[in-house]
Amino acid sequence: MTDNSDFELRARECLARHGARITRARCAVLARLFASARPLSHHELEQQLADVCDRVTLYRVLNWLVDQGIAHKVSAEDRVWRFSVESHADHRHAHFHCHGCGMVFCMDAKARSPSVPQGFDLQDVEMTLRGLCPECVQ
Amino acid sequence: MTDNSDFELRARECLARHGARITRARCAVLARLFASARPLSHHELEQQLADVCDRVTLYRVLNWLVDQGIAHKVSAEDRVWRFSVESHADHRHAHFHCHGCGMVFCMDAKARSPSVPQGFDLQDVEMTLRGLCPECVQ
DNA sequence: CCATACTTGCCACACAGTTGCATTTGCAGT
DNA sequence: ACTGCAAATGCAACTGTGTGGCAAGTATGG
Ligand SMILES: [Mn+2]
Ligand SMILES: [Mn+2]
Ligand SMILES: [Zn+2]
Ligand SMILES: [Zn+2]
Repeated sequence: MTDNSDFELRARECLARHGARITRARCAVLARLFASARPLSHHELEQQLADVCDRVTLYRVLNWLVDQGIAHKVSAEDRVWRFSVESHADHRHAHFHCHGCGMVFCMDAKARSPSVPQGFDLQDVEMTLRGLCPECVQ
Repeated sequence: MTDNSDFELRARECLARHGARITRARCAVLARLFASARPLSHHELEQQLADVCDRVTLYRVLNWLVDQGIAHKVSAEDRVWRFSVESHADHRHAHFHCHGCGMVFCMDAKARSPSVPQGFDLQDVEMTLRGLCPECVQ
């Protein structure tokens, strides 16, 4: 049983482990991220948390979660960040961006580091797949 | 000798081949793209073409070039599009985004299409490398 | 319970890009 | 070369995504 209060609990525990202040906004945002199988945009979270905090606080909480290493963010072509709490260690997988519904999905496929010319210092690889998700293919 | 007027000429020829109207703005923008080894952002182009056209026209010309298949655009984490005229056929190479100077470089490495779960319709793959370019490594 | 540093809400602002509309311009047809 | 007209442009206002400043509120250690 992973109902809503379970995700709230996990959020509280996570915040406590990081020695961080446990606030309404952080709990709610983190619980929503734990509950989601895919990265969520600011806009999606704002819909669901309208009565919890205002949009600026939401931006600040999300950035704080990323700074703490609790969440990570995924860039997409529509200039919107999506946030996810999957373990940072294995976040080198590809992301699929559906241009039908705009959702982003985590894929199993890993992005293998290619070689770069002499002089370049390669630090990170990101692979973005584009197309239609099962829903949008119909 | 590939001086400036040579790029202008190539731009005119390219526009003519596409049966398109040959305008000051299109010639200037396309010539700048031909002259550049790396994808250029709107901002970079605006600096160099301030006296040629205004920024809205620059946006429109760039989008038009992409629609025509003459140019293609590359997304980066800073939410800024860069534009390039390399042949569209082989534009499936990776791009390197330097977080020192913000420039984007075309790499030789190709992004190989990974397999995706049943139901997803994969149409495009983009691989973005991040790190420091030779200039910024020092 | 208190003090205080951290967090939040609200405002205004920044930046990339788009839309509406009147004016100008490239060029096909004469 | 001239003309007519669709296409391109300039300008102003607008949208969407995200940030910064600052006063008010609150979580937590003592
Ligand atoms: Mn992911
Ligand atoms: Mn390229
Ligand atoms: Zn979809
Ligand atoms: Zn650099």
